[in-house]
Amino acid sequence: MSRLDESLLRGVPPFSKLSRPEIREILDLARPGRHAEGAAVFREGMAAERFFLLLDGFVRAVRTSPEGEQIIVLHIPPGELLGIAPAIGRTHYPATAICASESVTLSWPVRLWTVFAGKYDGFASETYRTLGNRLGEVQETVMELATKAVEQRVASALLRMVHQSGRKADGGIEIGFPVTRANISEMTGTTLHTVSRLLAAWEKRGIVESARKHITVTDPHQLMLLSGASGAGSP
DNA sequence: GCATTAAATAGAA
DNA sequence: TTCTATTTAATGC
Repeated sequence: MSRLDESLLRGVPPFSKLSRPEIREILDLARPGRHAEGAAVFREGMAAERFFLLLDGFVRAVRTSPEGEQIIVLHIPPGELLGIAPAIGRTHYPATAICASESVTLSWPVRLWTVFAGKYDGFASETYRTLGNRLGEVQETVMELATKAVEQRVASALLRMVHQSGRKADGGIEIGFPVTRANISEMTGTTLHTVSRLLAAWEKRGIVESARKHITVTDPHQLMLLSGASGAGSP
């Protein structure tokens, strides 16, 4: 049984304030996991038995409507906890966690969440902070869905992905995980056809470039204007 | 303005 | 080849 390296948790917010021996303790209790692209870390409605830390990769939280339609609620970047429903007293996972790219996780049984929260300084506050941030994010997208036009929604969705996963590529910023038009339609409440048409139009205008499953934003400022963020618009 | 349907093309496994 | 992602046109609300 190989031990996990302590550097894994260095600089990861929920654990950043801990001493070396404390990190050792936590790692010895962790179960490592690898998940292929498209695999589910856990599923909506399952009993929440473990909580996870995403070390590498991107995970999307997906909800399925009774009619079987998938909605992508939000994306989780590396370094964040997921499956922390137990922290707010929920016994079942509220959404399905699908890996957007190949992902690496650590996980612990939920009973340890309370132990960690009591024992380690900053652990509880950090998890509540990310919970709060996510609540804010879904509220924002709900607002957009209700008030904004499709073009603006797709623009904001692209910007959000760029912000949390963007990496410098030649001529722009590239979204750091595979995304299909269908994926984008699932986060914006439209169809893949409309997304395809919008991206084609934007590509002509030099705002984005795209290959299959790969999108780079070449003119973030124009996208921001299209998203109708704030400032001068035409409502 | 945007969804739906259908049909064609092209890349990946 | 077969499956999947993407594009494009036509039609309707």
